[in-house]
Amino acid sequence: MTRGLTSAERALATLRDLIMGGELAPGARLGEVELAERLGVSRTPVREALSRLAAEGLVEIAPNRGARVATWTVAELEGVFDLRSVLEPQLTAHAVPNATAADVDELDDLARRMHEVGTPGPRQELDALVPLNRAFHDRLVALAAHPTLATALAAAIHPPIVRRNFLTYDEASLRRSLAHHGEIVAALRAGDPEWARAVMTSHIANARAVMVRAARVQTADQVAPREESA
Amino acid sequence: MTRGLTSAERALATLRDLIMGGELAPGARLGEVELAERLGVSRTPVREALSRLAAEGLVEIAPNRGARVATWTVAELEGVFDLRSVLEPQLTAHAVPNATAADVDELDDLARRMHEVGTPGPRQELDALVPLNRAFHDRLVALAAHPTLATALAAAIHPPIVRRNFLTYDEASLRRSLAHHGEIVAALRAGDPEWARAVMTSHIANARAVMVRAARVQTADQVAPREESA
DNA sequence: CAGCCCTACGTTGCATGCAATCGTGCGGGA
DNA sequence: TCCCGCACGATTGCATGCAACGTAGGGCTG
Repeated sequence: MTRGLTSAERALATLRDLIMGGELAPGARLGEVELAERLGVSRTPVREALSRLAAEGLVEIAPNRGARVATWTVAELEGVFDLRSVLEPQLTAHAVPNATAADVDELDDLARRMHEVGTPGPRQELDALVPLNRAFHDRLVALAAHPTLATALAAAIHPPIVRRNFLTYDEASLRRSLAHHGEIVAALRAGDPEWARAVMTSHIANARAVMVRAARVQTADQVAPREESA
Repeated sequence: MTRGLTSAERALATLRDLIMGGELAPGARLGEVELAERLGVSRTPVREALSRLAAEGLVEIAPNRGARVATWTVAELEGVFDLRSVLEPQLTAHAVPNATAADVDELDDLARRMHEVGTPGPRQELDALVPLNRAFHDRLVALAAHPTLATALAAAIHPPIVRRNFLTYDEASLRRSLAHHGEIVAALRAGDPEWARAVMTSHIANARAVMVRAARVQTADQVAPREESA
């Protein structure tokens, strides 16, 4: 359907998208039969997909008690940012020598567009920021050409966290974040890996502060473990 | 058998041990029926275990073509050490404030025993070094009390690499490595996370140099993709 | 004689069926 | 009234069977 791959692969990709896209909220129960019907396959590939997602940390499986979308405490969220705070700067530093002028121009373009739609004012469209931000960071990861680091980072990020909290930036933090993107472009253009590493470290620290604060207030209305959000 | 867990869990643990223990050499073919008979279960839990091991990076699965124990190039090995070079120092720094005097004493004991059996001379027993080293590092990981970092590190380490190359230290590198352990204990006792972080960074860099060199020479006699070694 | 196709085997991928386990609601006893 | 025990329903865990894919070998054709 989606591609010529196996059913298990499609189930894996679909479930990942559903979780990362927020359609399956953290804590939502993942019944095998329900998912199998929803995806039009049998329980076997669903089980395999759930298993792999559990290995990735996106779902939690309790033996004989089924799977749920993974939840996390504030402490775990801080742990994730702790991890990012060492991985992403390292990745960024690796990207510097690999970036061509064209690459830098593309990143520059992304940074400028994020600045446009992100700056507070009449033209602000925070929703447009999410895909641009993702594109920017993905581009950096690709430039680093470092599969091991990239895999570790992908496993760590737990995209739902990022996604759910991305719109909670206060104005000052958002301005800092936008400025960081521009500065990373500058560091790339200058070919200075240590500069790039330092900016990315700041970038993550800034995001960490925002998201931990947002998670703290969110835990209040997460008392009832709702089933689904879609 | 092993425990009261599910068959899939046992298959997973068993396969992991077989791979990490070196009984299944990198590149060895992993037929589902063969493994199922060997483990006394059906193909289903074996498939699940293989899937999860693939997610962990220990095996590689080609669709419709089966699974093999993961192999790696020298570049990937360098990538792994790149990852460790940021993760393990961070973990060590986190361990510092959590270490009680008793913890430090235990680590000190391990470091001293490693020094005894590792120092070149009549009493040298390099084989005894492997479990001691592992105990030392595991203890540090536990002290860090940082599940996210610990998971990322465990996923990165690819123990077969470490295991296969551990006995290839030249004398100078080995002396440095043993000294690092003692110095980490000193940093813990002093309660200085930056000191501990710095020593661990050196420790990984030293190991990296040894293992990359060892891997380079090993690739020579790895031309023939042997099936199994046990 | 070389190259290609086609067939047959082995393996993986998936669906289905059955047994075991867990959660839950009800009834009996203290 | 409250608590413990029990049986029912629902769900997971695993085994088996069948279909699809990949691979290797032999025969045919140019």
